[in-house]
Amino acid sequence: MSSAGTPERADSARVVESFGPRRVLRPSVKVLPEQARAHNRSLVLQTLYRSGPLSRADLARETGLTRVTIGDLVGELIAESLAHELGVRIDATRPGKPATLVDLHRDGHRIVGLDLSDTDVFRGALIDLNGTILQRRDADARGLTGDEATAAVVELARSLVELADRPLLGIGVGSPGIVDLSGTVLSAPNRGWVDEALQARLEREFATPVIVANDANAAALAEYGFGGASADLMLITVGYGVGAGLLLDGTPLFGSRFAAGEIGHVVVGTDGGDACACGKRGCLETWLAVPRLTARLDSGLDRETVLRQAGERLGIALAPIVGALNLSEVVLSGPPALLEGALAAATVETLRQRTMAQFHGELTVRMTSLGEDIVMRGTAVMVLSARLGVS
Amino acid sequence: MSSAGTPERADSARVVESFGPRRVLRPSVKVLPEQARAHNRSLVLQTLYRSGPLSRADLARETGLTRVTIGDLVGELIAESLAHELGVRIDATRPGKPATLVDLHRDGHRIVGLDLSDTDVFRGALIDLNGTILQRRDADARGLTGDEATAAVVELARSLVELADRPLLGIGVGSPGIVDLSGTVLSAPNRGWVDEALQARLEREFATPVIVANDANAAALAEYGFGGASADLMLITVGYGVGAGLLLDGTPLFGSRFAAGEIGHVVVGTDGGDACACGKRGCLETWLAVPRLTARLDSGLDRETVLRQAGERLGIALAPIVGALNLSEVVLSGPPALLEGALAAATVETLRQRTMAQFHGELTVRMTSLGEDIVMRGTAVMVLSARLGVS
DNA sequence: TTTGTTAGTACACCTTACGAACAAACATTT
DNA sequence: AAATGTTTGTTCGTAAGGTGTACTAACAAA
Repeated sequence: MSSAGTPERADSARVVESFGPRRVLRPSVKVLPEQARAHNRSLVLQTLYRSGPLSRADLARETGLTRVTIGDLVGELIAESLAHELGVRIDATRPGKPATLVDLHRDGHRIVGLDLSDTDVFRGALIDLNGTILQRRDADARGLTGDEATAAVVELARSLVELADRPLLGIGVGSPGIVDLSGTVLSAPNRGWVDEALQARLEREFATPVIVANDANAAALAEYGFGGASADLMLITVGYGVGAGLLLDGTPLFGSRFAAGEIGHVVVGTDGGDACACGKRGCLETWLAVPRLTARLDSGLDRETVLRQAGERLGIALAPIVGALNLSEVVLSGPPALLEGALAAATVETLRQRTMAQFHGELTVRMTSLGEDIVMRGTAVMVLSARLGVS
Repeated sequence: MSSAGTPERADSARVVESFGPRRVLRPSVKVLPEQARAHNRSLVLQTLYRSGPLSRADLARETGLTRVTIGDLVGELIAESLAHELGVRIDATRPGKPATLVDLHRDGHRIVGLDLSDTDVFRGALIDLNGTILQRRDADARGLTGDEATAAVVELARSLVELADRPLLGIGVGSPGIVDLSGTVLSAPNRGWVDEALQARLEREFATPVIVANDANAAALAEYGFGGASADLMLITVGYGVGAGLLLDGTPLFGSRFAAGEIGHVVVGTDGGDACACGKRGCLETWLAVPRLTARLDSGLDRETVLRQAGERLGIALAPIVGALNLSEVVLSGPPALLEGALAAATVETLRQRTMAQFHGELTVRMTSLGEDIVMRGTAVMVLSARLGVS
């Protein structure tokens, strides 16, 4: 190692994302037995989370691990009160020793989820491990920017943390704007945030795991985790602006600058369009954002025509994406009165007309089933994933 | 077991470690020590591949593993003749026992790569571990379909396998059409292939690891592995048809039906266009495919105008994709005389006009530097990744 | 009561990686 | 020339993880 780098420097115990000139194979990180154990532990947690109460033998069959190992891991989880025994199974049809059921301690922990996507209000909720919202708290957010906005977020979080009657699994936050992997809001124009280290701030404040992510990504995770969506999914959020969250093989896509999903200011079509605040003409937002839609509807234009046109434009914008990613599911989130019906129908119709239909036999475009809670429940998924998921 | 006192304490202590990665709950597979070993073994292979000859101590520093473990792993690799010692390092400036350098046995193995993307010819090459093409063999492919085409592929592979003077690491094939993860060509209209199990066939024939993948995906891997491209990349292939290969974080994207990248028949723009063989009007192929371009140029239209228009249309089609995925690099593969210059310039210009430029400050659109060998060298990357890479 | 099945655990064993210690081989200093 | 210090690579014993085998407990069916 004479030419490149000094050997002594490499005392750091792991290989970080070092950019070699020719990275055919991706340098990874060493794996120790300890991490293998953590992986298997997560596997047990996930299996319990998905498949409800199970016996240790069930877990062994499901995971492929032996009953011995499962017994050990379950013991560890019970000792940490992440899991607990429910007593013997009453299903007495089978011979043999009756199984003692084990389950996640679903009522033993709470999650705090915050949704900062609305212009006027910060929404928060206390959520259990099933994603059920137990309590809600809102905070007025009109006009809040910079430190003021941050302070309001902290206070809203505090009110919910104090409400929690069980140990907190973590705090999840869905924020508008560009959010990097460390939970720093790189840019959120509406709040005047630039490089706002929201996750670090909340972690310091509450000494609890915190995950801050983009609101549309959180929504996509909610649709996957609680909405029954598939693992390849594009979720379109329509509100004051237009955004998207992309899930590929169950993993959120972030993009090279963490700006994946920012499709609001992509120009749609080749026939002009209205002027946009960004300076261009015909951005997707000029066709689809709620203020634009309501303005058009209020101006007396035919409702059906306006909504169909918006749906068509969405379809035009999505067609290359759906084609390139071979997506089979697009979910819309926003005011149902606007999105449902004509708009969604026009979108799917346009998509079919502009892509190779045979690759998308099951292409669906539908409204979310999670309503206004989608982002908050998505943040719960993020916390669950970070605390229980596989690394 | 938790030797850390109360459950609550152990709980929050574990938090920090299991934190960071963002992956949704996804049933995974158990990890045994054996697989951890395989992972670390791959880590050593990758480090050697990237950083040339290294001593065992270098490897230990680089990977974070101990010299002991590295010694063991290297011994294993040498026993399999995947690696070999090069003698002591001549760099005598440092004190201490001189290091014995170890490197991949780069000249100890061969890869056979096949490129089936051309209409008229099947291209093949014998490739070494550095991706250098040692020998070439072509086969006439005009009009070949079905079993005939398959037989020609097998024979081309055989001629190259027989040429190999070293043990074969594997055979890589880049095929047009839709290819699933098992290397079955689900659909390749030009060859009349439907559910053609090409990979299985070749594996049976040569008793060697074989990887069959889509040609555009292979090309994208080549650009990443040998062309100096970043890990987030879209590679556009322009030829008889138009296709794309997507690399996200270094991993090829396949899509829900393995049809990711099939953008040739996405309709571009909202102002009509020529009729396409697929039945629609204004597909990307009608603007960009080589036969269409040459026809237009031959018809006496202004060369600059024709190429600029094609580039604009490509930009229009790519804008939503680049925006949604936050891509920073687009690479073109095809006839340089057509793609370089006006066409590429118009593409990048259009992209900047139709997306949010600030998210793509470094957005580049360029020709591949690998020329006609791009697919074959990409198949070498696939083989290298499968044989040496992390699973 | 006997037989067969299922659940969960105890124990020995294998694999993996680590830390400590050491010899070999060199440069530098005394 | 000898002593000192540095670096390399190996040997040895140890800790952690998981498995396989064998065991007990608890039940149903004959």
